[in-house]
Amino acid sequence: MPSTRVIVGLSGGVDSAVAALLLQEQGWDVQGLFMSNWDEDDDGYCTAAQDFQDARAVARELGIPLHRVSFAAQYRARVFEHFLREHEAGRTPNPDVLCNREIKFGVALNYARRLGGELFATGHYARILKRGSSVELHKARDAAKDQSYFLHAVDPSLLGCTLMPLGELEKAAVRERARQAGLPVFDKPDSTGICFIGERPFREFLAQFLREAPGPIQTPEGERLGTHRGLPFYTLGQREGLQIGGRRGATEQPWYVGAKDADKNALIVVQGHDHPLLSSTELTTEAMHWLAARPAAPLRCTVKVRYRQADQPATLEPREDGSARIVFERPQRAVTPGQYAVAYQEERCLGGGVIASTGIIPRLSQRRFHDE
RNA sequence: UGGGGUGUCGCCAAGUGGUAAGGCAGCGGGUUUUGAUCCCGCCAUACGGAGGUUCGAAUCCUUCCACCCCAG
Repeated sequence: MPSTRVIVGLSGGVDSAVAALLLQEQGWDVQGLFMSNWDEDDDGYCTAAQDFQDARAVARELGIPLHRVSFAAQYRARVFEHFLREHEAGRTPNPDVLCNREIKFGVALNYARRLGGELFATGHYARILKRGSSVELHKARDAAKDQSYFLHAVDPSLLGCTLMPLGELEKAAVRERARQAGLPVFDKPDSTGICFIGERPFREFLAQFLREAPGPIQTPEGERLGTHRGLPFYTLGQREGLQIGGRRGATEQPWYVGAKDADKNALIVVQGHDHPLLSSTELTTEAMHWLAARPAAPLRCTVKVRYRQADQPATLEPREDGSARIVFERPQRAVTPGQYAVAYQEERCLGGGVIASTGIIPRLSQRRFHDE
């Protein structure tokens, strides 16, 4: 009996390589798919060529076919353009959430089907659990590597035909398996930066696509402290790059981006990591994307407003229009529009939505941040 | 130009005779599949210039320069 074909996304990294290895050991008919979704420019950050070489070496070692495809056009249209528009609007997008929904669990999964794949697989650190007829997305066993945050926006119906073999493993164990299996990428450094684009000097990268629009850097009281390059080049809570030195009579604390005043093209900065202006006790999302059933009543849960943040206890109030109001038990620092608020109950990822606005409940704001 | 004050790293700022704290900024690295945050490291042979006193001066003296304030 021919075994079921699984198409696994092979990035050239150690994680997807071990995912393929494990699937093969489990007896699936494994084939690899390498995607190059970013047309490398000649800026010296090109890694795609090396990644493909690595993916090919892995496929050869495992003895599996490797398909190669470019979704650069789709990435550009469905992820990157949105990324740029959000920045232009003064928000701070998270392209990797969209990348998962639109590319990996979009065009790539479709392509895998065309390749005869009955199942799709990735090297994500997350767990897909079948519960009767439904499917749940859970955090990875290795909490430090959990990537469910990035996966919360995918079409839940696609999780049923997806395998994530690394969800039960610790990162160290994954590397060890790679080493034992003789996979050439066993000690390749973890990738960072925007998926498919990689790590770049971020503001310089953005400057290739966005027009600079200098304006004043000022305190909430209006005192001018410097000049910024354009509101899109900064994000809330950011410290680096403001170039604000010591000031007579001021404390020795560093300055952080506290807000953006689009009307005046002014970057509002505040002094001190825990400045009240950076504190929010609640937020409102755009339309929520639910992996679990959409709740009908306020829900006690935990929420992350950024990747790798510790779970923050909160109450999520679903609203008529599909959005949600999320009220935290403790104030959160630098909750940033454009980023995603993702809800969990214990290990399970319920879904999430783009942060549209933030607010503060004065009494709650008296409490200190609780980020760890 | 009369009187007073100040001049120490890009910025703020310790140091009052014994051989240049610290912070901010910046740079580099670590953490990290977003952006941030965070962590670690580097960062003034030099104290406005020139003389002098002293075993020894950023610290005392002289003088010059610059800036600030009050007079006028």
